[in-house]
Amino acid sequence: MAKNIQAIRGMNDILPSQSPAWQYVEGVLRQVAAQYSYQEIRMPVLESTDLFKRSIGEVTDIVEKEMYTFDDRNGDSLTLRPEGTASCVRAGNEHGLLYNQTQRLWYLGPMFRHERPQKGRYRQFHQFGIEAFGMEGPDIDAEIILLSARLWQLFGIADQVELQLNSLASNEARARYRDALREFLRAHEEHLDEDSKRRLDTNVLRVLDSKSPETQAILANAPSLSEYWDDESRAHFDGLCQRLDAAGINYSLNERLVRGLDYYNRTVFEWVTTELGAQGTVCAGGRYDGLVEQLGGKATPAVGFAMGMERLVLLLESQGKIPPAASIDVYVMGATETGELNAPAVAETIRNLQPQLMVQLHSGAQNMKKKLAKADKSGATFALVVRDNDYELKHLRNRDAEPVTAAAIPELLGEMQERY
RNA sequence: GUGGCUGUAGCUCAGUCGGUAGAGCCCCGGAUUGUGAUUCCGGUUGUCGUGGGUUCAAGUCCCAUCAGCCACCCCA
Repeated sequence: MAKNIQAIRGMNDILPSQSPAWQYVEGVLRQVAAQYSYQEIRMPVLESTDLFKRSIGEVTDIVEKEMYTFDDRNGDSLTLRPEGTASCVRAGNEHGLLYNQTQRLWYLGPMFRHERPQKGRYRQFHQFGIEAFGMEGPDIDAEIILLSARLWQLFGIADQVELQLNSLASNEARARYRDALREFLRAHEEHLDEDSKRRLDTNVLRVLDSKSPETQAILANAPSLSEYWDDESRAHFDGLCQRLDAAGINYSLNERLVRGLDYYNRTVFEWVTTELGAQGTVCAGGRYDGLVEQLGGKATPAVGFAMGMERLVLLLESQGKIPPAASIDVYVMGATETGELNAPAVAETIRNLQPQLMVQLHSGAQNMKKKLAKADKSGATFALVVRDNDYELKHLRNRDAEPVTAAAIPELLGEMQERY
């Protein structure tokens, strides 16, 4: 026997038993995106490595150690996308979608990061993303947050997620704060955890969400980002809060929320849950007003978020919010030699007349007992038994129901899709 | 990348002190000769994750490795 080949670590098969859940989730996402007049964009899974280095940031963990990067046959360095925003901006610039116009876009697809897998974190994972371009006011920030809030509502998990908000302000204000924070932390450097010491030089803001109790104790007296907000960013943030208040959206200000990608400015937000262990962020995003220009386009304000599909599905499963999969309506079998010959044609006739019904044709030569047992186990609501010159429709979920003979079947098939 | 725990049949799991691999479910056949419950009878499950080592003998002990889970880290 050949040696077993397994799936690559951290990359999962979505099996037939799970695909209905994914289809349900994807259907709701598509429907809501359309409801808000967002259009789908599909980007390649492979991009030039430089795209991610220039957008996400050279010294971020994603770029430094988590990307699947390799040389193409001609020597170009290519990377499996670790996120969607950079690709989306690249595509928008490349096709003139962002020039002097507004754009509301969404995408859905696999992303790749080489991390140690655990619950809610995989090396190939799927993100649903929303990106809005060319709009600088807080109204569009509010719009995409309201869109995400509607999703929780529709999925029935609004009580399991909490919105956290912050503003990273302008690049200049953030730079001033970064200096102040670094100066403050230098004075306590010896008491910081190792990771935070390293970040003093590379990415001071990330020290803010360190989980080390000692570091958090030090941070209690640190200068806060909001003290360094510039007036315009403050007004933007206030404008967003007012709109969320008016729409009845609850949120909490989290000044420690800084996000891991370099391109964010002003509004940042996360929807978090306590139901998924260590990977509690199910949706996160913010403003990235400088990225379009940074990637070669005309300066264009932008805001967006990404949602982790695996985490969303896990959350829905943990809350029992996945609707049951559709079941077979009619299981068709022949009961005589002629009946077996005619059964496929009969099944086709049902599919022609009632396209909504799920019809499964029995396969294999077995006695009636076996066929009906198969029909029963298939989960079908009805079994249609085809004989030489007539049919019989048996209700498999209600043994007391009288079998329906040939004459009444057409009408009954018509009623079926409404009743069952 | 670091640490802890775990890998036995398709699934859920047992396997004592190292002594020829087990149960339930599922599946297949029969009792019932062409009508799905239940019951009863019979049957197939396997590189014990993989590769080495110790031993007369390894599912069991040791080492390595792969994978999964949980946490760190990171992030959606």
